[in-house]
Amino acid sequence: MLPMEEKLDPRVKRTRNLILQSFSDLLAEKSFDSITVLDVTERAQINRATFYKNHFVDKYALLDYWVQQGFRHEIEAHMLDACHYTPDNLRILLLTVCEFLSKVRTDCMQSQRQFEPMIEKQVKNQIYELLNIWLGKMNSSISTEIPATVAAWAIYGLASHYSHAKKRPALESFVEEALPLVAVNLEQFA
Amino acid sequence: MLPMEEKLDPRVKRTRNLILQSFSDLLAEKSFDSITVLDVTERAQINRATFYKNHFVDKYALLDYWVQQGFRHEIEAHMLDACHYTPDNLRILLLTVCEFLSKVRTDCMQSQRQFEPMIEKQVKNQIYELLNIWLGKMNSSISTEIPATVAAWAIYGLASHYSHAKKRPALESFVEEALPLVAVNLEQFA
DNA sequence: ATACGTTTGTTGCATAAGCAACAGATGATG
DNA sequence: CATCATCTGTTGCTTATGCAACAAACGTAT
Repeated sequence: MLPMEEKLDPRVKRTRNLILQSFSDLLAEKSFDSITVLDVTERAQINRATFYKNHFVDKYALLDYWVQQGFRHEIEAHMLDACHYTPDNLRILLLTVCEFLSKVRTDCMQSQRQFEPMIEKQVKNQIYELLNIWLGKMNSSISTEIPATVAAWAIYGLASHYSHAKKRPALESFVEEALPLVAVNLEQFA
Repeated sequence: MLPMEEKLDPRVKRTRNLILQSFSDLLAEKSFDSITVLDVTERAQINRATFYKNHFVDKYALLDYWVQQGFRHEIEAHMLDACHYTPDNLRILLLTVCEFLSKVRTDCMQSQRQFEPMIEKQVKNQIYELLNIWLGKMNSSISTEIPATVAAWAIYGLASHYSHAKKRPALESFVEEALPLVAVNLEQFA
């Protein structure tokens, strides 16, 4: 999907994973605001200078990367990359986004209301890219941008709605109910 | 105890730990002979050249280091470093050595008969160094070398005997029975 | 106000780690 | 015997990481 940084230097991969793990652990313990770069690097057992020199301009860039990688990981875990559009894959995608937003909400100490725009931007964009690839594979002559945009916004909106709900309904039934409204815009590709 | 390489470069510590973990996993899967350096470095996600350049001359040096670190880890886990001679600490020490040899025997695929001399050398030496420190702290005027030597050999011998037994007796009772024979040589320090 | 500690970014230099390539040893296969 | 593949060590060069030090920004307390 998105241009994967797969052929990264092994040292870079290793260091970033250490930082991500450290950051995840810290987010489970305290608020983003109270986390310092030194906190992250100490727990990750890497040098603070390395954090800045080769990886992130500041801790907000790390937060960005954390969301991006976290969502990407879920997509890959469900094998949604490297497949194409089917109603069932769309169902899994909606399910995955709902679970991801819910998980972020429960895994982090402090409410991250301030970061919602950033999360939305990262996640919605990845949904869009993924749908574009899915629809492109259907080698239909129809342009994919409009349907992909509509579906991406709708999916993110539904997941956001779900994850914010006071008393969340059963995820399965929520998805069953909402899915047709998204699918209707994509059926021309099926 | 033994001159700890504690102030090692963090990169070295990290790399060695990755190698050790990889090696442990592999030993649980196949025999030492069938393990190649490439196996170890690939699983550890480090470069084969790095293995040789900065760490080990060959895979036998790794095996050496593996035993040494493994035993040292157990000693530290039982907080036997940084304490002094008491009959109870001696009991814990004997227990620890028995458990360690048994664990090595069960964690590795192939029987490691060929490596027993190396294991014996590493472990017995660490026992000796530890006892020397223990007895030295008792600021008695008595020389520690002879008693430490006798006890180190006896302890290793007992643990080796225990770990080789066809049907191992209960560890606790074995230790209770054997301990006095070792303690008698050290009681002058108590 | 002022001093103090903490955090943030940044820099220059030293060193570990990655990579590609190589020669030699070994072992299996024809 | 020859060939092929694999594994072993080693080398020169590049790049990432560690470290110490610094100036600036910030909050806190006296």
